[in-house]
Amino acid sequence: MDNKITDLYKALRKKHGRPSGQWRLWCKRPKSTAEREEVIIGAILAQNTNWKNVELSLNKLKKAKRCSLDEIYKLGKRNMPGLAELIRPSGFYNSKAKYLLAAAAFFCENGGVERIKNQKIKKSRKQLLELKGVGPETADSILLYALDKPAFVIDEYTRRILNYDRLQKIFESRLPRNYKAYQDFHALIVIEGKGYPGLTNHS
DNA sequence: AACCAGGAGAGAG
DNA sequence: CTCTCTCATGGT
Repeated sequence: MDNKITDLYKALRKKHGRPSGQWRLWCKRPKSTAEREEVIIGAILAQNTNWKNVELSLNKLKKAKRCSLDEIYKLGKRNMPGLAELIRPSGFYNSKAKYLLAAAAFFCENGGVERIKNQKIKKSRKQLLELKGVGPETADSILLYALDKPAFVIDEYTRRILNYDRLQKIFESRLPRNYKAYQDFHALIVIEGKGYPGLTNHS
């Protein structure tokens, strides 16, 4: 294994210990079928949305006894606005209601979560990516956390933390090791990126 | 009270 | 293929 990645893992583990809070369910082993389904639902609701709002939606689904793929499938087919209303707190509720229904339909019409869990990861990943509303990150989140398959999730955080190291190396290897040069250069990059008030055309 | 959280689809070029 | 826009909420 790459030592850089291993070092990062060790450093993060030392700093944070074991994952807690919202991760309690996602990292739980083994999981019940109901728990796997909740993870799938959460993965879709979490798209471009903070976790607190996802929990609000999850709680509404539970209170309405709809926090399962089977219930979502049944409700979504006959009453989409009703499903959308339940997941309102996590935003983009009309889109996500469709996405949720598509995912629920896939699992329900193909023998359920446990059945899908038993097939090869490659096949499942392909099928998940064909679903409307499931892109690479959501597909891999479902594979990893709902189906316990070894699909590493590359999200914005992962990208940010790895790119930082890589880019820092590039800059420091090509510039004189001099804080003044770093200061000037970095300041210019920020100015370039943000632009000046009046020059940009947003709003 | 504007900003932040931080995926994917659709349509344009 | 890459870019930009759209979808929408709740907490700060």
